[in-house]
Amino acid sequence: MADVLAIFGPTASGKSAVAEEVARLIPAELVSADAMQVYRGLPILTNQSEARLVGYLGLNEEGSVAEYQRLAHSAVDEILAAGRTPVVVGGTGLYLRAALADLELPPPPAPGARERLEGVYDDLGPEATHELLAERDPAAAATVHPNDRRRVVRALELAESGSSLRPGEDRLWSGETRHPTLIVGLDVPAEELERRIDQRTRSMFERGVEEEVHRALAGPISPTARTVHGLDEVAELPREQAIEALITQTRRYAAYQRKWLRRIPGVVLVNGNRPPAEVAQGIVERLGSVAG
RNA sequence: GGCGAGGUAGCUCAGUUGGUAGAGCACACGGCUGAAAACCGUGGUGUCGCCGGUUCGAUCCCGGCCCUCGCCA
Repeated sequence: MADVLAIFGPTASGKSAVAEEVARLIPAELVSADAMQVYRGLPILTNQSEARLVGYLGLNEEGSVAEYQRLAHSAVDEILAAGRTPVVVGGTGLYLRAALADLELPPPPAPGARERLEGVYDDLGPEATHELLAERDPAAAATVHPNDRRRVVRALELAESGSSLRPGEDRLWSGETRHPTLIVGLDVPAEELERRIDQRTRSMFERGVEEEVHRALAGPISPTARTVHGLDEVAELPREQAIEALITQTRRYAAYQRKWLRRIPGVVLVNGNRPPAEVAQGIVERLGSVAG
């Protein structure tokens, strides 16, 4: 008997609808595992639905997996303590793993370290900076490509603070979870997914994304929130072009999510090309029979 | 109808002083441990509009045709 249910799937695979149906069948509460739905202010563009850990950050704030992990663990434990089933639902693979497992996330950079080391990277160039990293933390250097500015800089930050980019054991892919968990992956045929993405994107415009985006861009916005797909396109392009650009980006992201779908440890693939209530019924039956 | 510009990858376009071609985006695959809708790696997927000519060899030069865009009628 699994205590926790997790539902993962690409954009428009029907995760939320299925999760809501599950909550209708058993005493449950939804917890979001989505890095962009944590932001308040873009409910249409980020496709927010009702769940815990949705919209807890302002657009001007930086997201953090570590912070999300703390919040997610306490939400899950709280729901369990209340005698209900936590349903972790979302499309960000890293966040899903963070919610379910104890990832040992290394500390944040010391004040000013990131800017300084980014300067070093830009001055020395990729190869020389990577060699520098190889001297200070050979293990980290071996796992990072010189061109990956973001990770080379991060690894140097950690080396300076006496930590490492790759400490201890690999829990991201280990399959270890904090509680007995059933992880369901919603699998939908590519053509059907594309159809749903087209439809969903068009409906965003009917529901007023344009106004939403203009309002969001009028205020301060963090680099991470800035990466939400479609912000620039919706703000700058004629409507038809914006729709097309957004559809392309979303399809691309869905392909990326499909990679996670296959790689999440212990995932049970379920055909998502059926009515949500039917899918939910099957999941609930399986939930009772999973060994803890 | 006349004049001009152009037809090269799924898209936008570069290029070859004649030796069967390459960028960005898209696409496929892979990586990822306080940014993950992020970041990085690998892969070219092609009747170079069609037909003929010149040439050892034409996507490139020449002729004809078709199509697109613009200006003028």
